[in-house]
Amino acid sequence: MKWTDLDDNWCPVARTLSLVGDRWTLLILRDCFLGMSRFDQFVTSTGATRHLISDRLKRLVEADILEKKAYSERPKRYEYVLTEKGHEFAPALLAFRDWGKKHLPVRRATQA
Amino acid sequence: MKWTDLDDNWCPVARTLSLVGDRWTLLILRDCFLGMSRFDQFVTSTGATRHLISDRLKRLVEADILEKKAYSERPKRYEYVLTEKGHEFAPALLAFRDWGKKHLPVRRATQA
DNA sequence: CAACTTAGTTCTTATTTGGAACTTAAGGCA
DNA sequence: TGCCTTAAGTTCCAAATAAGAACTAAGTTG
Repeated sequence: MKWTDLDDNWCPVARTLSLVGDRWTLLILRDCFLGMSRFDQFVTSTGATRHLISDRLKRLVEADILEKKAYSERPKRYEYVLTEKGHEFAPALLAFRDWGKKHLPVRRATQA
Repeated sequence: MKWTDLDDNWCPVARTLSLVGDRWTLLILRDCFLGMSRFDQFVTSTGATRHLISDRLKRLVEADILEKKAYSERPKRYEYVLTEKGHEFAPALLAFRDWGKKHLPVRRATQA
């Protein structure tokens, strides 16, 4: 199945997944909510390849979830910031966070 | 990056994504909340391949989000039902649903 | 006995991803 | 001037993952 095959699905959950139902996309959005906005920050923070970040940012901009803004003219440099539509995605990430905190504790004790 | 590389991430969102950060996994969970429980229902409803469904159900059972129960002894037949941990994932799906309803309306009018 | 059902598995081919190097357009500095 | 650095990507090939269809197992039904 292609990325966009869920676009027209009757179910709003499926339509949402057609845009953001992907590990990397969601990690990028998390980073945006944590205040990150630049390409290399996303690469470092998520651990995804530059190729993947490039692709996912493109999709997010196209979907009007992020906006690509020049923050420097010479040299041309861009950053990615959440739109209103993007900001409204917060509850979903908060739900993920809460579930993770409750059900997937980190197991540090087993190290050392 | 492997499926489980986010397991031990400091961020609870990332840890959650390591389990369910995948289009098909989330669609299966949606179906569970809609009352589905059988292999072929998931295949039909999501449109994913049998292989994918098989793999994702395995992961969900391993993660204690779904439970595999025999509903018939002869012939042996199984169904998949949400555990308590799985039920508590509801807020995340509701957030996806709400966001999708608001920001991704279906565009039926353009057909016909 | 032949056909059907459910829950998968197997096979081969296509698509995606990973990882590293390369590009472009400056800016710094010796 | 020449060389190194930064930021934001792109390109390349190899490796991993998914698609699609057919096949299997263990019964049940007509």
